[in-house]
Amino acid sequence: MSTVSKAIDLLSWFSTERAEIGLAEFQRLTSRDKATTYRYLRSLEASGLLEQNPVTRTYRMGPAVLRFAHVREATVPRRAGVRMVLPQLADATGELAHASILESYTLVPLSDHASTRYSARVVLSEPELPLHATGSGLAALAFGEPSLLKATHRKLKRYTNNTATNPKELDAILQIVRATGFGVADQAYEEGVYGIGVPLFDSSNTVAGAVAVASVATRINDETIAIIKSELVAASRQITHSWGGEIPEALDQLWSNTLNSLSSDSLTLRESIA
Amino acid sequence: MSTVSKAIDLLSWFSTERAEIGLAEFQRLTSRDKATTYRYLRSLEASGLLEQNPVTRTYRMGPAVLRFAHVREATVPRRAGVRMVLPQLADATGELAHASILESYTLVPLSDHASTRYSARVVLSEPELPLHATGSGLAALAFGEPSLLKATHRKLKRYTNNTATNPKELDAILQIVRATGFGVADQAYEEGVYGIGVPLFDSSNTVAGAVAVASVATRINDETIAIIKSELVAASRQITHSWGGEIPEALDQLWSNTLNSLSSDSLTLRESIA
DNA sequence: CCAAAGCGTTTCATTATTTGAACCGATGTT
DNA sequence: AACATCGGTTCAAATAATGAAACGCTTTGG
Repeated sequence: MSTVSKAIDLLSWFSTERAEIGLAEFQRLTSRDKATTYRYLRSLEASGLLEQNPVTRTYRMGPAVLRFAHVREATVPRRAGVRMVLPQLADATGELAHASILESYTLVPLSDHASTRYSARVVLSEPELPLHATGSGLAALAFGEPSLLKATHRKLKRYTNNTATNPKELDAILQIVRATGFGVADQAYEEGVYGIGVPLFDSSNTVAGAVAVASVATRINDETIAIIKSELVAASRQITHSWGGEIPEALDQLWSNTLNSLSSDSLTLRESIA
Repeated sequence: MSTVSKAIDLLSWFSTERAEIGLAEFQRLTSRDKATTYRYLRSLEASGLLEQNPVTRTYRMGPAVLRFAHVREATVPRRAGVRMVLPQLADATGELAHASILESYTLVPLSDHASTRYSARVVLSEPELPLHATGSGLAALAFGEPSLLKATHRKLKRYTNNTATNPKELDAILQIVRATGFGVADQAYEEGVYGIGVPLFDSSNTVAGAVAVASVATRINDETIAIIKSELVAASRQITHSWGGEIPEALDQLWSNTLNSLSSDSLTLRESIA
């Protein structure tokens, strides 16, 4: 590992909870030599990535990160982080992968990618996704701000027989989404379309969008669901990372558990076939 | 100079104009060895400060900077102090209010707020504000560190016919700014935009940023200028206070005098109308 | 169509920088 | 008054950074 990397890794110890860190605390956190750590800190300070509180002598994030973040925001649109991921998601699942961004109570499609595996495909032409009737929407509702749910309660339009149109029904569904980590819309928006979605987070660490796979309902079975879920988790982790966010600890754990049990399930499935 | 600093300095070559930089271009920019530069870039990429475009092989700002900026804002909440003030400033003037922070020789936009009074509005899309051609910049130059002015002298880019492009010209303008307490850019950056700015101070009691009103030039007259100036002074006092700084005695006095004469002016104006 | 130039990347002997145990002085703490 | 902890410094030994050269690949130009 290069000196540069080791030094920069010090930055990762800062968080909103641990905003200022002194030399001694760094030494304890990193269990690395004090003099070395000290020189790293001074280098980072010289570059503006850190700054030192002149009275407490502790270090905190420096002003340079704002400049860099500004350049990033101005030059790398959210779409770019999504485009890197959707083709893989679509190809691995054989279905339509799409990502959307949460803009004040509505989910606006950002980009999508259709697999060429089957000739029967789902196409996405909607200008905005209903929160209560799509996999993406349910994921956003379940893990987003409570105000989002509140605003949605007032406009539960019916699209199909499977659409949840009253608040109680919706809340029951969201309980399941929160327990599983996946928003599932089984033909709740459009007949014949089965959607599974997961939330996306940005640097504010709140839900900033969703990524989902929309499948032709007749192709859905336990095995395809397992593949879709595992690919969705990977996609969400990647996109969230590129947006400067982090998957909340609890959700990440939930997903890990689900994926483990899924892989063991598909193992028994394969065994039972054999 | 430490290896760490040399590596991190590569980040400063990125800007909104130069969003992606390849190895060869870096080599030319830094006139440093190719292999060394290459290893720096890889280290920065490994830390997430950079990311590589997989097709063009060029590098751009990485997602980590967003996370770091979020921590910085949580640690040193500059945005919060500004957001409290900008709506009032925009609404009272009917124009675009914006604030920026000074980060090593550049003014980085922090937040802005547009009034809804008129349909013709100034929009702020600039990634960074030139110091010699904007109200904010002139305010920062006039009341900031001399080294800031020195650095600016070397890059006086022309934007319009009104841009001051030689040091003497700029110094003359700054004399006026220092005498009045207001940085005025009459279509010096963009045709049709009239900007007035004042400096902001933080706990170090040096210029830490600027707050400004950008108006549609045709709407500008003595009365609107009087309103803008008085609102700007109030805004700067509030933001500076929330940043833990103080307006320098001399400047505060200057503003008080100006506001008094302005209100008497507008009094005589109203009297002359009556 | 081949040659040349440009690109990112790897190699390896030389060299310079990093490393860390020990130390220092200041500031609390028992 | 002894002790612990803090940020910061020193210096010989060790290790990681360095850069010329070469490599394979793509693009460009004649």
